[in-house]
Amino acid sequence: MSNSTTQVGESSERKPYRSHRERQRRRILDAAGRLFEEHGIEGVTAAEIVNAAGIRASTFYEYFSNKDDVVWAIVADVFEEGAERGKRAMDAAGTALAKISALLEFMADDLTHRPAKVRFMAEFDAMYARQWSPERLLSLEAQVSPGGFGYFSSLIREGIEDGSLRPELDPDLTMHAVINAVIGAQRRLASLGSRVELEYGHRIDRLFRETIRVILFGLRAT
Amino acid sequence: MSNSTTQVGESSERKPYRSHRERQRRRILDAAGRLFEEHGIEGVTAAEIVNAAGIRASTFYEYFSNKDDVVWAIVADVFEEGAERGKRAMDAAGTALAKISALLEFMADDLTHRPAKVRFMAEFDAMYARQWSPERLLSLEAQVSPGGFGYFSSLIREGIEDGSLRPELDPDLTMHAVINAVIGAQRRLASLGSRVELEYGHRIDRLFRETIRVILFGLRAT
Amino acid sequence: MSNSTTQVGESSERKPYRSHRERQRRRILDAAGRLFEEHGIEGVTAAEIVNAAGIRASTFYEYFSNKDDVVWAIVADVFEEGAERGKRAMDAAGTALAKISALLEFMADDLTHRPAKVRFMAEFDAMYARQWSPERLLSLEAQVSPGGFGYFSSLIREGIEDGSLRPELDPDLTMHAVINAVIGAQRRLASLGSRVELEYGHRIDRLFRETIRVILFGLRAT
Amino acid sequence: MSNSTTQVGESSERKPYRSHRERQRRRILDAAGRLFEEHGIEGVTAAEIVNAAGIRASTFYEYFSNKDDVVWAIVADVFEEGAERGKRAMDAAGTALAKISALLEFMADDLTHRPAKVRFMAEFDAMYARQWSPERLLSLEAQVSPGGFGYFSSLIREGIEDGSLRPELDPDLTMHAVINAVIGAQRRLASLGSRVELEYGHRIDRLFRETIRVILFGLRAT
DNA sequence: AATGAATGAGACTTCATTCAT
DNA sequence: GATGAATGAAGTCTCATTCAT
Repeated sequence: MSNSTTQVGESSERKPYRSHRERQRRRILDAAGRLFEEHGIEGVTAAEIVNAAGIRASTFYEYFSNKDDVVWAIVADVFEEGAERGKRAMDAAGTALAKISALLEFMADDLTHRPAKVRFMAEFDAMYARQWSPERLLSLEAQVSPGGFGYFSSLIREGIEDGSLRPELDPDLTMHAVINAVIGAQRRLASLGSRVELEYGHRIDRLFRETIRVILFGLRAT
Repeated sequence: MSNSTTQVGESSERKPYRSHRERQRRRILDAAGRLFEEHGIEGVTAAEIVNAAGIRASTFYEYFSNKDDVVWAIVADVFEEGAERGKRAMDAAGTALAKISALLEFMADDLTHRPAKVRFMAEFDAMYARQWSPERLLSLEAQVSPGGFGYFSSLIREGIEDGSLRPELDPDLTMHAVINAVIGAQRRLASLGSRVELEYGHRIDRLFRETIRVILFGLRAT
Repeated sequence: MSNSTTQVGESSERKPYRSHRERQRRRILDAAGRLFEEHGIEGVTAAEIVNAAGIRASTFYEYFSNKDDVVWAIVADVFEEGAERGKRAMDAAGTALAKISALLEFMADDLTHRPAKVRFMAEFDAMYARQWSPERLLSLEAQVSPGGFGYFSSLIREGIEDGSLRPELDPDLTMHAVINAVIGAQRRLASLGSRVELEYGHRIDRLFRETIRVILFGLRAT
Repeated sequence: MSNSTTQVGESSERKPYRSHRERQRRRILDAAGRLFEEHGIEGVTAAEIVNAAGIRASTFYEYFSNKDDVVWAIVADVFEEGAERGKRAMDAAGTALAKISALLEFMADDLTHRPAKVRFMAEFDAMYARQWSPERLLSLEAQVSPGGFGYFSSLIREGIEDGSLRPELDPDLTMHAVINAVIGAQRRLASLGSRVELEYGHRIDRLFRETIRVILFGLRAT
């Protein structure tokens, strides 16, 4: 898996490509990413990726052993980048509530600005649920919650202490529950939203922000 | 086509299978349902459904025109049944908050007792998001929210009036947001949960109930 | 085969249907005829005929043993009717040349007024060429040339004698050659014509009439 | 797609097969051609072509996307070759009448020496009449009439001027009408002829030559 | 490092037809 | 005389993947 993560630095100018190999790899990933967002993961064949990348099928297999492999590599990128940005958003905030709020806000931004990516993640979630080795999943999930699960527990504790969070919350449970719900809501909207947004206008963003509002109400100390 | 529409009578109690045709249809649906739950929708081929149903491939196509057709028929069943039970749960409750609480509780029950069905719905959601005609989706979704979307708006209004819900809530938005989030959370847990529940024990239920608790905190008037 | 020919009288009012059986038979033939003209013979399945006729597949097989059977029955009708009208056209004419001219004119009329039928015959011709028993074909062809092939020979002889036809013609060959060419030309135009007539306007009729003109020039004594 | 376009070089002499790919392609085409001539186009399945070519089904689809694709490729070959030989035959002749005569003679030769090919074209004509895009047909037809349709018009004009053709002819119509009739006659004989030639001996050729004779009588100035 | 070529393994459907009631 | 139901038998096509060069 570590081989699937290629550097996606903060500067748009990535370090000069280390090797031809790496450049080719990125080419394939980019082509695949675009196709996945447009046609869905299941809607894209290896042959199409190969075409879009401008290489030959046999060459593809020099870089990846699977379409799945490609999917995982892209997911890893998304996680990595998300973790980084999420962490930064939280670090800037003061109270625990503010941190949580910042995290959720960040997810709303993602839904607004990169819905295709979120949709991709939604498909990944459901589709791969059966094929994943839990380890592979967990190790990736761990990246999005900096400091691991423990961090979330202490965040709630911190919030209860600093008076920003409701004392009834369960430090070991709440944050996981919230994260799961928010991701679930976000991805569901991304998946289905594009289908109904014509009829509901800009509702998708608004629905998600309303979701956040309710949850923050639920967390905030009275 | 007419194949794909399941009997949705006005009385919830279907008369015992009227005809041979109906019985066969149910046989296929049951076989397919079992397979979908076990191997995932994508993991099942038409040929496997055919085998499991103990018929010949050509017979299958006398009843359904597609694997998709079968999937939709099952989804319709799930929706129908869910709508019915959800409605009954809500009717028994008093205040708007109690109604909402009953609805969410009902979803928790579903997750607990029929996780495979929920997982199925999760896969359906994400996988079919791109292939659906929004109409087909909407017409089904409409069944789950008795009285249509309007009901949700008035539910919030009712709750604000009877003092059980927070006055800051937005009648036109909140309930949709909550439903979406809860469904998203539920299905996400069902999808991923089966993979990690060995490691976390009974957590899935607990996580979901914690989600509900937070959301109800967020809705309840202080 | 004689069972395939149902009466198509000159009066639109056919004798009162002799039996239910005959009425059903005609229903199937009519439905099939319409479909063949619209979609081509190969483009129509037995199931479609069955639907269009408003009966059940199994009923169909009570009347015909085949789609082919239906095709032959329709062809027989077309032949019969064509023979009758052709004969009448020729009888009205005086010289042998006038008779031939009348026959060709009659074919031009057919192309103009019933192109779909001609197209049908064209498809039949080519498609069935390999499956026919020559006998079946010959016995049908015999109907269109009243008096059989011998009639054509004597027609040419008659024309040479009455001075209306070129003396160089070969009585045993010419008329068959002409008939074949004219039918070939007519059916080819009917088949391909609909495809190009948008670009060439009303050319199909004109092309066919020009064909006739040249052939009559070729037959007429100088 | 690019598969379906046969090499149509400017030189009639194709260089010996350049690549393996080209050789394989030709192998499939040859196998298919043989089968089509023997069993008719409709009577041959893709699987049979595959077998006859000694390859695997999946390999077949690397070269052609369809059975239809194969048919078109063969038709293109036939057209190409026919156009070439027809042109050469006409070039050798002097007067316009001689040119036309040479062209028709060439078609008689084709019927005599390659009846199976003509039969194939007959089936193609009728069978595909409904499925063709007119463009595809026209672009092929254009090849057989060197210089395009315009050439035919000027041929008639030339003949009227050089005194070899009847002045009553219509330059814009006659030649098209004649070509259509002759092709129609030729293909009809090829289709039906094989069925009756046992009974009529060498009649097919003779019938066709008689057709030509009559038509040339009709064109020739008196 | 790249690729041309081949292919195994299936999946999905269609359709004509039979037969018991 | 009508038909509901079932099905045998093909046929078409896709796709991921391998392997020799």
